[in-house]
Amino acid sequence: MSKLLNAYDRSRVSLYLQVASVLRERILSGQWAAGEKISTLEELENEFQVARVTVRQAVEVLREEGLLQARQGRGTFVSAKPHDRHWVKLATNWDSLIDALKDNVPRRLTVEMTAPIPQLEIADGKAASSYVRLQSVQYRNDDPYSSANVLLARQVFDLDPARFKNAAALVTIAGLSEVGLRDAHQTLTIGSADPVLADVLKIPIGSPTVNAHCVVVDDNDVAIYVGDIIYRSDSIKLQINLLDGVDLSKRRDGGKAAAPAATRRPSRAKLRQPH
Amino acid sequence: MSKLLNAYDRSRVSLYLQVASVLRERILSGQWAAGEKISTLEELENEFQVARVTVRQAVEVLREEGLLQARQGRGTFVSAKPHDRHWVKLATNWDSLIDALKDNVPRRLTVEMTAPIPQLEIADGKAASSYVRLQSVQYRNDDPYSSANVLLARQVFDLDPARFKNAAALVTIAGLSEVGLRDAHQTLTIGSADPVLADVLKIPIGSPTVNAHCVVVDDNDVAIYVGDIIYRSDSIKLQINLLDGVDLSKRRDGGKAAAPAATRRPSRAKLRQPH
DNA sequence: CTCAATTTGTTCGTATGTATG
DNA sequence: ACATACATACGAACAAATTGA
Repeated sequence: MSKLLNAYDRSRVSLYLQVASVLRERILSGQWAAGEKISTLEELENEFQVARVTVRQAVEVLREEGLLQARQGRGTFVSAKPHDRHWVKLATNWDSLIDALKDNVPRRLTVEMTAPIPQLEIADGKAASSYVRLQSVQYRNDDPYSSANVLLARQVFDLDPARFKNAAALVTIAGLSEVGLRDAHQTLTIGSADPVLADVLKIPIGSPTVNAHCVVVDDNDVAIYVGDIIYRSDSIKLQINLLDGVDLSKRRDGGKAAAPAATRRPSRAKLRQPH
Repeated sequence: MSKLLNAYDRSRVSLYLQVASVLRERILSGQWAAGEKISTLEELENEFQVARVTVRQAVEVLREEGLLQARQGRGTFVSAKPHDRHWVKLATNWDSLIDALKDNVPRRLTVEMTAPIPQLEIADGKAASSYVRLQSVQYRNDDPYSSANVLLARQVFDLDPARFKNAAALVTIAGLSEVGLRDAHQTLTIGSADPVLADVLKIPIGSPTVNAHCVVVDDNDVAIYVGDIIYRSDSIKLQINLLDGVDLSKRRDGGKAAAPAATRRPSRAKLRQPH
């Protein structure tokens, strides 16, 4: 199995941890159902091309995590699904995002008026003259699932400081009639937890995170909200309806034919009514 | 720093690898700019509360990766940005998805006519009577970035077998006038690479992956396409326009007021014209 | 130019963890 | 369970290169 050896070589992580993470994935993905008897140590030994003791170490790790139960003479079994992972569904459009945040009460909210650093932007809106920094941690059932680090334009913060200090900033923005929106977009990438974040989210250092970089631009082309929200990767799920906003009856044109804009999707710019 | 020790305890990975992953993140995220001198070994030693040799091991890892350059007597420096990571942008709607896939030529495409397993569904469409399994790997500049494992309804496959064997299945479906679509959605989660996948995508076993579960339902409510596409997490970027399909002029109603369906977004069901 | 301060590089001894057969 | 080999981690000391006073 030179393939296997090559793959092992790519990682410096201990063999038994690599084996453990493969077994863990098989359990969490449902490939091995709850209550099911998994392969024998000998089979795993052959599959992964490692010593018997190494497989046992891997099984021991998962036993401590409560995912496996080994019984002498009988075999190793998948424990009854420990806790259906409570997925946080990441919103993919403004309305559902605001709806989802509405009931969310951020904890440990800190506000820095003093040293707001104007963030460098990448061709999405001009920077405001000064920003306020908001930091918070989001919980669900006492379990932290994300950490937010938001730069909010000072001029917007001053519209309702009390509310910005106690509720999700985006919800507050959505409720401000003085603010018109031109653009709001989010970029998701995968990152890795540093010690501070690992401590806040109760995850291992270096474990994967989902990093959302969210920018909201007002109708003056100013980036009024620049947020970096970091989620635990094991509690986040993203659902995307691919056909949202697509006119199916036009489908056979291959998406090339220019249908009237109004029937395809509302044009984004300058839609806001004057007040 | 009991905080730090707690965080270390959560992971069984070698200390020097944990430190290395933190330093790596600081470089890749731009927190430490290219050419910049990073903290001295002594400072890192204090920050991470580890022995000098351990910090050196971490630096050595990043030196081998080409991210750092250490020079005796002077310090340790961030190498000139090695290679702007070529991000693959994940599409978030049907048209852009088809557009993105159009030019994509999957390699190592294998087709299994024989043993197509009807997949269990989760309340999204009925299963077809039989499926064909398509497996492929996607490349960009000779670097693999995703692996696709698709179940395609046999009845759909038979409409144009030759094309399904050589092009992305979704593009082929989009081009088939016989097929009407009722729904297409995608669910993204974070997973971990098993040995087979690690070998295909050239990543370490256990390293994070982005798993896309994509289901396409036709106008008979049959799931004609059930795809699992697994991406390398370090080459994937997801951009979401939050205001797509949102009528900004109605924003102040809090998204509750029912605007006429046509102005908000096309209703999804039964949009297909008869043929 | 020398000296001292700074910073990376190397080595030793010891203890524990990992992996094999 | 054992014997063996190698990796990891610590603390401490020392060596070598660089810099600026």
